[in-house]
Amino acid sequence: MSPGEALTLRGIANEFGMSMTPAREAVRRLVAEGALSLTASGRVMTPELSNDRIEELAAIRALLEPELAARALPRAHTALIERLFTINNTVRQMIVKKDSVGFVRSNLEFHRTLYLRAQAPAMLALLETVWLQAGPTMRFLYQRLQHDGAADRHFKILAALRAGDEPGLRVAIRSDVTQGLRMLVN
Amino acid sequence: MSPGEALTLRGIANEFGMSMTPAREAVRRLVAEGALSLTASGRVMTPELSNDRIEELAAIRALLEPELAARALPRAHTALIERLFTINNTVRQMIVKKDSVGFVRSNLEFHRTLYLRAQAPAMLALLETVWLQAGPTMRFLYQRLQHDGAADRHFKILAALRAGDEPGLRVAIRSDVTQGLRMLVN
DNA sequence: ATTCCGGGTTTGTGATCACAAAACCCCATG
DNA sequence: CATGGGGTTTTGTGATCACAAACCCGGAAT
Repeated sequence: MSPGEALTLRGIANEFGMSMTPAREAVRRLVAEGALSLTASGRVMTPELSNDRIEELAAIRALLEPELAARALPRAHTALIERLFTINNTVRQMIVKKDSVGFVRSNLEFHRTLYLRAQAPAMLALLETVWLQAGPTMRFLYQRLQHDGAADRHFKILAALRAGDEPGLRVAIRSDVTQGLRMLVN
Repeated sequence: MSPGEALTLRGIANEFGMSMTPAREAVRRLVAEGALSLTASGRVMTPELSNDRIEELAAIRALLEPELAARALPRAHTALIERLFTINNTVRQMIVKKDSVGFVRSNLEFHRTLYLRAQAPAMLALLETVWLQAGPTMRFLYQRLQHDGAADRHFKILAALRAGDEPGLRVAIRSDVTQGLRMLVN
């Protein structure tokens, strides 16, 4: 969905063939997670993020993701690294095809697959709400951008994983996150 | 409320003189924030946190709070420091009176007052969900504990704020957070 | 042309109800 | 005394409705 798009409870209910009640609950949950915003009059829309807010979300990612990666590092066996390599190939295909929604999706899958190994469910849940908040704006802004660096940054991450190099992994993750989002700010 | 305490929608609705509908929405929101947990059958209760989960929440606090404090530092004028000093006096009173719920409340107010100056609403919102998740367990476990160190650690925070010493502030915040929660783990 | 106003329409909110599943309780049985 | 079973009660879910507030759009006045 595009940023700023308005939603109505009855519209959602009809779209999914349900009554208003479950639609309301789902919407309220998404509002609580920050994925949707609520106007003073109770209207629901996807939030339009200011540059400050985007930078803040990027800062949160830059705090949480290196920590999650570092916690995943001792548990990252070759099978996991192999799977990350495969996912990164998908990322590269999306870059070539200029499929921005596919890029966002596979890029997040790359990160999530790594962080799942960290055995830190609360931290990962928090991070997912951050992704959710940035989602629509990222999808919208990525349409006009190049992502050439992403695959290379992921290779650096994989190299640090193979080497068991925690400081290098932290740096690689942090630069992947900040580079990816820094392009978005005007 | 105590950890593991069960709640019913009709009970909440009656308690607040409302219908089930608003109670349901409030509960679902709290579930989304992690403050309440949902059993497979839809039952609602306050979560009982494992030691691992408590340590994870402490780690998140140790990541977010120094960052928020560092961002608040350049904006922390004498009026704010004065107010923090006053709040810390309340914290000390609560320690003397062994009022654990008052301690938790005023301690969080101390931190929140500082972090509000960071102008980082998303980060603060995330942190508040972490506090909310830990809340019932903290209140329960603090009953049997001493908090002698808390006031001193807060003085160190105030000193770093007055000196404009960012590295010192980060260390002081981090040690306050980790010391406070480390006591909880068996 | 712009702005302000007014009425019709849409929308969120809270209440109530029916229903199925889960939980509970009490008693019989080993 | 422990344990399992069956019936009763409690509980969450989804649907529907009434109502008030917000919104939208056309028209009139400046």
